[in-house]
Amino acid sequence: MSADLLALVSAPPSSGVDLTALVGSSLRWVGPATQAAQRVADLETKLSPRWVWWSARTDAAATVRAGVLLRRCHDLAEVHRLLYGRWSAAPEDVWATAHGIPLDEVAQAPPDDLFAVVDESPRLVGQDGLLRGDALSGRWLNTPERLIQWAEAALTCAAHQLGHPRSRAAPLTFATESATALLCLELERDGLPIDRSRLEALITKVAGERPLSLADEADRRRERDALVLAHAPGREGTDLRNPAAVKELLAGAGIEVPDTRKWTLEPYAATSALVRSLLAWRAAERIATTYGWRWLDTHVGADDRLRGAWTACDGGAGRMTAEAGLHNLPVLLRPGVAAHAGRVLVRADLGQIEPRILAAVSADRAFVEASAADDLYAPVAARLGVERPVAKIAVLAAMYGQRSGAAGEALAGLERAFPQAMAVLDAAYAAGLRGEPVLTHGGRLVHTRAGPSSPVPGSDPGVDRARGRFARNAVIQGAAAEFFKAWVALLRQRLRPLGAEVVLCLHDEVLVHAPAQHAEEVVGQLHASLSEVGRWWFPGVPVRFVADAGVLSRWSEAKG
DNA sequence: TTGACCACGTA
DNA sequence: CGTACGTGGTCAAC
Repeated sequence: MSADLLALVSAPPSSGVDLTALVGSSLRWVGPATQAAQRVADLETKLSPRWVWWSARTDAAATVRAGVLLRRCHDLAEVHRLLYGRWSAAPEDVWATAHGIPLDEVAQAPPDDLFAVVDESPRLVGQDGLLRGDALSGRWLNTPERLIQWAEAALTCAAHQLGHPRSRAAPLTFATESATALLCLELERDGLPIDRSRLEALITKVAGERPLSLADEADRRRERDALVLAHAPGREGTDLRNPAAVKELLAGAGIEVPDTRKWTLEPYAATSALVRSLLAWRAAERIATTYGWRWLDTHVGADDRLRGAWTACDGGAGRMTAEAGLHNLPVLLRPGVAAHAGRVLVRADLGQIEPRILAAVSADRAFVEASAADDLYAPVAARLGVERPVAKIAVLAAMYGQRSGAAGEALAGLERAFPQAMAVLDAAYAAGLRGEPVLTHGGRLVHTRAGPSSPVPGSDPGVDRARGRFARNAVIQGAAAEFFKAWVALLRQRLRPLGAEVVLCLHDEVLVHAPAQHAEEVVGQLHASLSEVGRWWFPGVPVRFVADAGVLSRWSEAKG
């Protein structure tokens, strides 16, 4: 396997040089980025290597920009995050852990300013065995020889990571997390296709016409406010954006509430015109401020694509994150997300993914059997002798720790019927109580204690229980995230020959922008990839995974 | 200017 | 006393 490793590393912008190095067992090449992209494309075709880089963002961006699709990669930063449960994954950190040096001994990288002292020694590794901190932040990395050293260091780290015990326990995770980081760059490059005029119409409907000036914008704002304040005679000066002032306003109208949240106020909407107008104001204000004209101008390009920064994993259980509202676009605006001419959106989401993941990671025989059904809760309900809604609440309560509602007696039934599945959740909860980290199925280390300065386990029962809930959730949500990423990573490869791209990942949902004539093939590939990944990810555990897929012209057409 | 809190959108 | 994320508002402390 290691014979296939090929390093691809680039000099950082601060180095002032345009150099990229390609280094493998029988290759040492350094050149400018444009030439590198061509070489990389050739090597990908001829050798299909596993590309090694410090991180996709620092080393593979030019390749992605050139439109070259790389299939297999090893992203040192993502694997570092996975193995050690830390967000920070700079080369110095990666190097230290790969050489068994505690992370506390890694000095903070010096600030990248003009006054930084540049050590001109030719060595990359210091006397202390640490990678020199200024290699990336300073200008040191500015000659072909040094870039070769940089690439060799990456290969050394990759070998160490691949030799980690958890690499053998979950061989697919490294590849998946790495491919996801690359996919993140592709998502940023391609963007989410939108129908500009439709999006503009939707924003206009809620927030009003595009303001022509700052004064105009302020007028619009006052007009929106006036609609609410008209219901509050004598209190027209209330600042609706200040929750304390709103609370006072409501009290003046005889409505005493602990806070002014939507769900707190909703019961009063039926009887109070003030509350009704306030809630409507909030909805409009949300669009006007967060998803209004400024948002459109900032994040939607001239090519009618919505773009934001993506990350392959968050700081917790490992879900993908996205900025620019890509992960929390209000349903109201979804008609504005639409395929471009000659194309369609193919949408798919994983059905009941979290209980199915619980079945898979626990290998609980009865629970795995239940996953054979299109609706997993039906056989669970039958086995427990309860109605389906009760069974559903009980399963969700077991996974998330919710105690409200009538899940109590059904929970006891779950313990009897699916002891192995419940044991997985209980073990995670117990680890969290003790402040210990947990491992996801894919081998991600998830810390339950923020750091040495956070409360000692046992000192605060509330904190302990919160850590327990977090841990119980992390083993499910984390494994689901890994599985989703594995699905999309495979899809990403299969879609390329069809001229289709993944344009949105939303935890358990994926949107593909595809040529219309290939729509059905994409749908077939969504299902085929899913069952393949299920077999790879959980060998010998015949859990059934299901996806609901559809061909749409607008995102809003989804059954949801 | 920064960090805390509120509030709310998504899964 | 489900969990998690990103965003934009206000306020109090600098």
